[in-house]
Amino acid sequence: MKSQLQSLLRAALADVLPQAEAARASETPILLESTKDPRHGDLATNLALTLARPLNRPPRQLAEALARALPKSELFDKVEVAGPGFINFFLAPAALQRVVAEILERGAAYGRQPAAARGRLLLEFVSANPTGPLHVGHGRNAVYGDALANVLEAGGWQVEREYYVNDAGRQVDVLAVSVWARYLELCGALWFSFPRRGYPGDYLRATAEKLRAAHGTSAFRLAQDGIELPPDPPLAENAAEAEAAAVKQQQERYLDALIELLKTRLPQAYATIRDSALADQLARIRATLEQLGVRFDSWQSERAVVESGAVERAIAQLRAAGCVYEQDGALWFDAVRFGDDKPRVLRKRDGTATYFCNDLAYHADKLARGWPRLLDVWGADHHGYVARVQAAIAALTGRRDALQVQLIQFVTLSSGRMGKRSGNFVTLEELIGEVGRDATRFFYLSRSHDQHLEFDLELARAHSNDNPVYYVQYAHARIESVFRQAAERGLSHDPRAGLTTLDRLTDPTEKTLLAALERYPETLNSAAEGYAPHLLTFYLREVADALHQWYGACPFLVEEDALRHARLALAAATRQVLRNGLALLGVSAPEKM
RNA sequence: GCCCCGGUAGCUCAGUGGAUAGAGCGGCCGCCUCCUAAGCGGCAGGUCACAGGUUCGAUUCCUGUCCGGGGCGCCA
Repeated sequence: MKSQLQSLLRAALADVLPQAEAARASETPILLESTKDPRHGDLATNLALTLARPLNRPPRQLAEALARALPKSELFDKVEVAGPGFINFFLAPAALQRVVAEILERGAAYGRQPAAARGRLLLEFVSANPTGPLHVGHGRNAVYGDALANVLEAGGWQVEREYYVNDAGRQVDVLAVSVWARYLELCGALWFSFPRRGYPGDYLRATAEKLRAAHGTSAFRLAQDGIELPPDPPLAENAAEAEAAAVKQQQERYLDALIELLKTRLPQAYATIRDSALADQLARIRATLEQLGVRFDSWQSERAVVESGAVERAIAQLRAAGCVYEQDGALWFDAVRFGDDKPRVLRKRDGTATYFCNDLAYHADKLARGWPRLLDVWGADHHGYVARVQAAIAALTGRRDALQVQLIQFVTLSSGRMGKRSGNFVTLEELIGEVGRDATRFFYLSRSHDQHLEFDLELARAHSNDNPVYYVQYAHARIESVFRQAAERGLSHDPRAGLTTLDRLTDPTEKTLLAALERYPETLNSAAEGYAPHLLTFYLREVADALHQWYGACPFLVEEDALRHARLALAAATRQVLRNGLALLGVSAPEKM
């Protein structure tokens, strides 16, 4: 509708303005807005106001001229110039009513672009470390990424969903040592203190239990004779910043000593414990994502990337490009040349690769696999990391924009903040168990991903009319119920017949609903273009709103066939749009509530 | 210090260079002999953080200040 009116306005512009000016004016986007006040028609544009200055013409006069020059169209009954120079369109009822036919005809495809018409992209999201359960922050990333993938697919992209498993690096060593300590503890053989900087969560005890079941109580032992461990001092609550940093450093050294001990003195045990711990954590993560209805097409292991030699290849490539140098015993990438703030270390003084180094190799690998476009979803705490990886991609491919990153802002629960090493976070599993999949997803998608989200547990948990997720679902259930009732009462509902009597849909609430349904394709488009699935959430609330108002104002199951068929056709169209939209959000559309 | 996100109704948040700033929750008042009341209607509640600037017009754009969250590792 809007795009049709835009072309009409463009034609009017060409008609009214001399050629030179028309060319200039054609660069201004023509904005059409839904009006708030029915006296201003249905759609309005401020085009004349915007152009008044550059064209040096009085806005009101320009608006009048444009209105006069508009080509004849069946789309609107009336055009008015109002206020300082708005052009208000009063749409023809038939123009809106037509949408019912289109929706019923296209069904699940209504609003969707032709599949894969826009190209292919690889979407990486969640990618949480397999060192513990997912928490509520990961949940937001997961639901956002999943809905985004759906929305992009509907918008004409071919999307593959990938989870990058960080199963390499120091965190994995910390995980292994933590489980080792839990195992020894379980066997009554823990002779060192549990590392304060280890992973304290109870969830590692389950892996320790399994290891004991599989290997008995005397495995993974190490005689403590002659082993000197550094201290693992406690951190005072009120410690000054500098002091706290020093203490943390000592704690990390203690942890490093344990890692060293395990890896060098018990290499077999290390591998066994590590693999067992990783497998458990990953299985749990997959199960949680499954509960949320989030699926991946591929799971890419960091260790596999490293072992494939991709890291060495990437370094060699950067070296060949002349943007690598050695300094202070480390290997550096000259990221500054590619837009980053400072040079970045690729290989540390101890000879191991940084996470960044592995990560750039991973991204290079994604491109090498033939993906023309990469989209990553990261937590906002990785914000400083974006320029770094893009710099690397620019250095490797010359196409900095081959990678785009969407940052997810923090989630807070009404009951407080979450942190991983603290050990007492609210897990995503707990949240889903408490709230349910539909409400969890709906709430996560109820705010723009680049805004902080306060998750109102009370409200989400409420199995009552307070809960906003039910508002939309109920609209769908109500329509289903109407059709059930129609069948029970023996009232026919012929969609084909309904389409011929759509002109009976004249109630203001019907007009509002028709206008809402008509906006679905453009809403979906905005959501895809802006990587903003929450726009769909807002939209569906509006559709539900319009449905409920209509439901209150007009009975559907009337005796008169023509009117009943028309109303039921609109009801069926509404049901279709609700289904299509909810499916993209991954929220169910129940038949009964 | 630098970078990112924010500051709009009691709470959580929409919103737009324009015509009377909205919703949900909470509060108050109505509506089921009628397709599901998980609904609908109404009332109360606002210096759109503050100060400048651009503009015919700023809550919206720019700058600064204040306040809140996050980030600035040879961690991942």
